[in-house]
Amino acid sequence: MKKKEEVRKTQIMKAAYNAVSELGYDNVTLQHIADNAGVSKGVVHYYFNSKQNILLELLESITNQIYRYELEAIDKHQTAIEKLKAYLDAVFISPQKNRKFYSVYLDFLAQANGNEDYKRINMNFYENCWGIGKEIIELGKKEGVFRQESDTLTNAKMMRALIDGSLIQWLTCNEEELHQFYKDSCINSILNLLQYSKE
Amino acid sequence: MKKKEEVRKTQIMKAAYNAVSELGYDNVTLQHIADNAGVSKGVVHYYFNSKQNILLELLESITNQIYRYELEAIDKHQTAIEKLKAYLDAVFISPQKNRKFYSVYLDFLAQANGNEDYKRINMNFYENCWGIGKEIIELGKKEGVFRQESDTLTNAKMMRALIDGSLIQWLTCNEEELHQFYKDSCINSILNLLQYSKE
Amino acid sequence: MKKKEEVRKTQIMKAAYNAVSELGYDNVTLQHIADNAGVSKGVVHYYFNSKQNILLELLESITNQIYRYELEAIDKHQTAIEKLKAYLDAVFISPQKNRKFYSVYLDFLAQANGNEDYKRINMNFYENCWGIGKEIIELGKKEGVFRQESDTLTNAKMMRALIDGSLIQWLTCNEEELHQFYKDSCINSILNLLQYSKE
Amino acid sequence: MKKKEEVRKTQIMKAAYNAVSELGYDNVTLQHIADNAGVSKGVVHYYFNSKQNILLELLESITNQIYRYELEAIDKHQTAIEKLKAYLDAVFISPQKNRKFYSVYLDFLAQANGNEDYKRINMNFYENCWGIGKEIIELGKKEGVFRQESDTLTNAKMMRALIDGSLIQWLTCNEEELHQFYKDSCINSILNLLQYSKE
DNA sequence: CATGAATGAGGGTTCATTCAT
DNA sequence: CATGAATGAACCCTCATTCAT
Repeated sequence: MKKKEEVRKTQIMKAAYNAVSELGYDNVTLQHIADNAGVSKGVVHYYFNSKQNILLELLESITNQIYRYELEAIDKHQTAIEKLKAYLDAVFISPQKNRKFYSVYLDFLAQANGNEDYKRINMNFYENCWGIGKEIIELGKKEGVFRQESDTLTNAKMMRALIDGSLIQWLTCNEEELHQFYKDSCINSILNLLQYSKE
Repeated sequence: MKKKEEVRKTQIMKAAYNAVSELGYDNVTLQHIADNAGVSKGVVHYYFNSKQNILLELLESITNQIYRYELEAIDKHQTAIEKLKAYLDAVFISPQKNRKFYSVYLDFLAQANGNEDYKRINMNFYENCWGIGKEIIELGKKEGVFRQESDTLTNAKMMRALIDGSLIQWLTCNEEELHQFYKDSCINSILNLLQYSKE
Repeated sequence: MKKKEEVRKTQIMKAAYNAVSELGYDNVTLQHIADNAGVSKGVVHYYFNSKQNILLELLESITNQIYRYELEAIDKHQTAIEKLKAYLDAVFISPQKNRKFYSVYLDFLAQANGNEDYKRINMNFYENCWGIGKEIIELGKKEGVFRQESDTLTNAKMMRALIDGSLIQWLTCNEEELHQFYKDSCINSILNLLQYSKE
Repeated sequence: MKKKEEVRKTQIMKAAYNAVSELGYDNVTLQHIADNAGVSKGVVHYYFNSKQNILLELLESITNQIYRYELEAIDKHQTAIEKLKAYLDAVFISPQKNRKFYSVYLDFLAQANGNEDYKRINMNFYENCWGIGKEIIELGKKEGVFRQESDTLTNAKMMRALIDGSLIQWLTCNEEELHQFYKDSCINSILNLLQYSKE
């Protein structure tokens, strides 16, 4: 693939991300995406062949970007607790970015029930996220700061469930200022889940 | 409202629930709903004025039904722990019913970002759910089985986040047999969240 | 099928016939057909489900109509020669009608190469036409006016080849007044093909 | 015109012939033609200015080639009967080549009704074909093997009608092995048309 | 000369909504 | 009340044509 093609695809992908986040999955049209990218409708087809393809690549692209960002974040720290906090900082990045990502991601989750391609891509994202969770929990166990008897993978899944559930709740509650609240609550709950009793 | 009208609306509502759960929010047409209800397309319009209205009432109807069912479940028990288990039993009612409800509910959550009416209805559902959570947690604190220092509403919100996050995760993982796993994990995690350390 | 539906389909079919004869197979749009029928574009889909269906039914309809007309024509006469002339009268019905039918029919023949449905319908038309030819030739043999030694089906096929070839030639030559010439030449040639030498 | 240009145009013309014979007149795109020729879309436009032009030149080219081939064929023989058989051998050259040529030619005939350029080119082809017929028939008359009283041009036209009608019929009947049957039947019918009675 | 990226008009099709019966 | 025929706007997609590189 040539460089120009790469640039164009990225440009259109970003436009699609903007368009879906603004209009929602089923209201988005190729025209919207094209307008957002500042190109003609034909160009979008030229590079992606179909609307379905754009959306597939969009889901793959944004979940991979999120994952890589989270991965980088935890790699910068050494201890389990620090990594956990860095992870949550990465996840709860900012109200604006969370709103954008989760509104689009929620659309895809809804579509996934009935679309095996979306399911597969999301499954991959889940496994990546669980992987981060496992890494942190295992380290914490080794360090002796997390309980030994709990199942690592199970807790990793619960961690992600809590995170997704929290951000979806936050998104729907429509109050920007609750972002910090959900972030703090999430961290506390996860620590409760994993740590020895602090008493 | 006459009795016949009531009957008709209920019939159409059920048809809409079936149709949306089978086809997904954006693939559903009035024709599908009408077919599923065994009536003509005109009837659907006659009683609901617009497709949007059907879907609005559908969201309201199913969230209220779920809430009432959960409320009844916890009312049958006396202690916090029993109520909590009854609540989770009601929430994780069965793979079939969870699949149906959560696939439709997820569609609505996705739509809610950009539709104030959906947001309002879902907000109401959230508050109802938090109410249940609060009731259980407060009772548990009174009984002395749950930690006193934690914030009740916050924990109620985290409970619901964990539940929704778990069922969404389960839905997308596409493995029916994980239903029990997510239910058990959810209960354990919530207990961890609320109880004194068991050591 | 209700009467009204029948009427509508006929109306649209006629409009499609007009539109294809005027614009040609690949230039015809649903809008043209709808305009010609005086209805909206949606109606055409309502009754035929797809453009392809309209055209399939059109081919079937016009070939069947032509066949029935030809059949009626020869049934009104008793002798082979009279039947043959009636057949040719029916085939060379008028410049206007021949132009219309053959321009549309030629379009379908061209499409048939690569469309099994069209092929099947045309094959049926061919067999009907050969049937007429066979009936006339067999009668002529019985009457003793046509040569005995020739193969009936082969001659029936050649008769139709001559007719189609003539009308296609006439159509392309673009001179209305040659219609009579081709009709006469066709009759003479067919008689030459079938009869004993007149010397 | 430079040599390179000539080569390029021939190359594209052949590609167009292949493409139209495979895909049909209305399904062919410039991309198909370009792909088939192993060049870019731009080249096709550069040498022909428009798609319409390619097709025009294609019709002219293939009809001229067929005509020259038929002409050469009859020039190799001396007597009318021999020339006639050579002509039919040239026309019914092979199932493969006939299928290719007639499927494309039929497409053009269908288009001709409404396109004066195609009509003109085909008219020229007709006149060339009639010329061959006339040459053969006149020779036969001179030789005394064909009937004197018949009109030469008329019979030449009927000959061509029979040939075209036969090959179109053969094409649509979709049975390769009938090729020989139609060839034989055509020769016999033409001889019947032209010769003195054999009794 | 040659490429293929870009355009945008126009196609078939879907479907919520309307309304005559 | 109930039906479903009719409408037409809006969608995705195709492709001849143009033109910068």
